[in-house]
Amino acid sequence: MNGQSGLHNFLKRLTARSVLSDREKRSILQLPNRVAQLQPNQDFVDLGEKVDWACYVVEGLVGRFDQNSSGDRQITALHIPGDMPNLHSVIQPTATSALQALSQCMILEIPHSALRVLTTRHPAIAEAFWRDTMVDAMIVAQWVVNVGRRNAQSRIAHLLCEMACRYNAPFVGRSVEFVLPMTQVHLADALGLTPVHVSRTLKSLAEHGITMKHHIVRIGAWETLVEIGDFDRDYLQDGIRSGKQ
Amino acid sequence: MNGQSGLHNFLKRLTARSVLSDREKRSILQLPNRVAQLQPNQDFVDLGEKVDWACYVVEGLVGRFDQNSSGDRQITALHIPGDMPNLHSVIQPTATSALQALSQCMILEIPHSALRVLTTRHPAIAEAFWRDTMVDAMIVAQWVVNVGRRNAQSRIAHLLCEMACRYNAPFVGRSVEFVLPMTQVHLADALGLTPVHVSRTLKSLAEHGITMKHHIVRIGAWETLVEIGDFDRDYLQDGIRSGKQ
DNA sequence: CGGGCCGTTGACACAAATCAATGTCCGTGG
DNA sequence: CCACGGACATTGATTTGTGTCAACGGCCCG
Repeated sequence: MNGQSGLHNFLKRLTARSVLSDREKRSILQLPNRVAQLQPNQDFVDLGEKVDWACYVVEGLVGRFDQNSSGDRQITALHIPGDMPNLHSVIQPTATSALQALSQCMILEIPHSALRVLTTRHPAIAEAFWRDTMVDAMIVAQWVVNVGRRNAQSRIAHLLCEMACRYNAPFVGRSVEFVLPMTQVHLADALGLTPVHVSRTLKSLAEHGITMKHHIVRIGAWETLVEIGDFDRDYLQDGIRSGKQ
Repeated sequence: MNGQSGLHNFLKRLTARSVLSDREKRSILQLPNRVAQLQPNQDFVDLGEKVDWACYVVEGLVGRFDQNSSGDRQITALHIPGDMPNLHSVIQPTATSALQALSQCMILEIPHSALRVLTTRHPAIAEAFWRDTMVDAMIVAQWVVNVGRRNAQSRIAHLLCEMACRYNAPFVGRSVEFVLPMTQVHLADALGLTPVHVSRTLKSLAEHGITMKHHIVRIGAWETLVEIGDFDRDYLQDGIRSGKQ
């Protein structure tokens, strides 16, 4: 996969949520970009760093990290292929969170200057970008609910539901299976738990036919997971798979 | 205070973070708007409701609410005068969170149609709006860290720090005092705690010279609160009061 | 005077953290 | 080819922060 086909996917993502003209589509495909390969647990934007590019995830899983003073990490967002983890940096170039590759990743770095040209020339693109960052923000708001008001089992289940939907993981009857390239430590960091407790809780989820081994999530019965995770997909704003539940 | 002076404050807020031309400023002041008065604990946008206006807080405190299936509420954002709690509804009209007045409030309802005219005509205003929603999003991300990785005392302290900064509460020597029109129940809902535990924890904070009584927060020594709350103001993107810490 | 709403306090229960040991897998180098 | 180290995962024993339940007090307002 090269940078150009990456941009095609970027366009696909934007048009899934926003309407763009042919001219606007073409200008997006012409965006300059630099491909970067990242190793698992590699930080590529540090806290407080000023960047002059926004990135697009082609392959892999990216986490947005924050931490408290005692060094406990908290993931505040997960980004899968198709996402732009720091599109907001166009507007706010100084990072208030770090970015890290959780798995092996391929990303595209797109200069702010080029993105700014697009947004000033094409209001529809500006709106598409705004909308994209808004969806991310709505997901973060749900994470507050998840971490603030659900127990460990429910939290994990909710995250698995969210990721299954975002990956658009296919059903086989009532069951779902997908690759989630993050470790139990990452899960703990995302859910405000300890790795030890994640391990224990995953064991308890296994009794409900829900397992996660070697980065493969297997969900025996989707509705069971939805029930445990207290999941309502509306906030994802995708419309995909609607009617399935 | 009337609707017109409310718009002046709106403009002030926008120009504090973004640069606008005189023509753009004038068009903002000419925005049509409807004044609404709200009582404490009055819901004014319900979950899933479709609105055709965004609101601006002139006076009072507004909370964005979510809840899990067992009815436990979680506040995912607090909005003070100058904020637009649902500016994002311009882009995403169906609410994924409810809005509630926590105290007596006065808000301005501004039609989406009018806001859309502004954003398409003036890219700078579109950018200012985008930036405003981004700042909100960054605050939410910090709430995830707060709820996920801090204990009750630290959580409350962090919230008090945040609100002191956002209200731009004045110093008197090392101490700070400001009005925060929310109850302990609201605090609990914002921090993922129970009201009982909030009460106990506030008592323990009182030993550090930090009190909250009758909606008045008194902070004996700002640096003590910052220390307890593990607070780093960078995420607020305000620049105001910089150099104070 | 009475009834909400809000806050406080105490006894107790429990979910999750902590501490610590052990196991597994894998890549690397001797 | 085996030994080693490191990242990841599992398990048990114990502690602890916070939730739960319940009673009570203050205050405002009708």
